[in-house]
Amino acid sequence: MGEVVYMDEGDLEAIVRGYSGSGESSGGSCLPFEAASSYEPEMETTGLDELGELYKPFYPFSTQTILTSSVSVPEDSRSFRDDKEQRRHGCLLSNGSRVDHVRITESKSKKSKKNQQKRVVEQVKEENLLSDAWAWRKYGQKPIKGSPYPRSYYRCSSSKGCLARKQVERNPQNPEKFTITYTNEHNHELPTRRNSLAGSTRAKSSQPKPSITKKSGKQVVSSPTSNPVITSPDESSVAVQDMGISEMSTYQATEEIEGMSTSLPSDLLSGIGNFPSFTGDFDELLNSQEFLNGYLWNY
DNA sequence: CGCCTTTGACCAGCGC
DNA sequence: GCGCTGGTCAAAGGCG
Repeated sequence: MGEVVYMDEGDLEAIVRGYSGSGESSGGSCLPFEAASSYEPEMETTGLDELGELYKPFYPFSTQTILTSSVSVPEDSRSFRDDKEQRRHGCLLSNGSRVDHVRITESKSKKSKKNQQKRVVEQVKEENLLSDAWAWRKYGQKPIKGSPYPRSYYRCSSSKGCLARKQVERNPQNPEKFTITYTNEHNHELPTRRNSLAGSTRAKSSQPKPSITKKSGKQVVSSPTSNPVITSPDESSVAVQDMGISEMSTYQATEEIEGMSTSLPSDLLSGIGNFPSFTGDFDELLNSQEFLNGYLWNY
């Protein structure tokens, strides 16, 4: 079962340590957290609301969830973009603990963008991306500064008036995992049927590589959607190295659905273990969600 | 036909 | 005020 973390700000640091630390140790090296310092959604903090209960049943598989209340939290990752203080602490201690990314900055906590809503931040492995029972429609994708991977934006497609949003992004520190951020609540029941796969644009093997270009001052990404290249799995060891202990437990749990993975489309599995060459298009994974959901619904 | 993804454009918040 | 950035819109086209 997924691990859902409820916490308030006072518990943040402890949880951060517990979450990212005490796992396998990779020594006391200080990682080049240039990117991480500006990008570590799973460290967003705190709070609890009914969303936790709302989503919990739909994540039967192991997950790491951090529920957030946007009220007292700098919900925008940009808030830390230039935070040298955080960057300075972006190190792995010799015991494997990572003490950076403690995202409490009082001066910025009052900041509010328009989307100051309840948020649920969840860490899931690739396999578990499929375990979302809601129907989502992608409405955007953006490259995120400091992250090699783009962020995808989804809205609930089950109900027209539903304000539920979902952001999915690959964790640059651990490409095997994804950070899913839910915003707003569903104002309807779980759909009894998932939407069809109609229109889902499938990966085209001839897709160009991702390239970020500047266009009239705006950063634009040429989405390289899908790059179903299965490379050598040796990279997985790299990902595991950064895996915290809680993630390890997650890892163990996810193996339970290994059998399900075998029935997943090959392009779904292709993203695993090819971090450096896999340039961050996990959309196919999300598309494949439909597949698994069908599986779950029939289960 | 309906729903989907893709993707460039647009908009608003924030820091300088 | 300007530029950067993240979030959203909407047109185009694909799929069942």
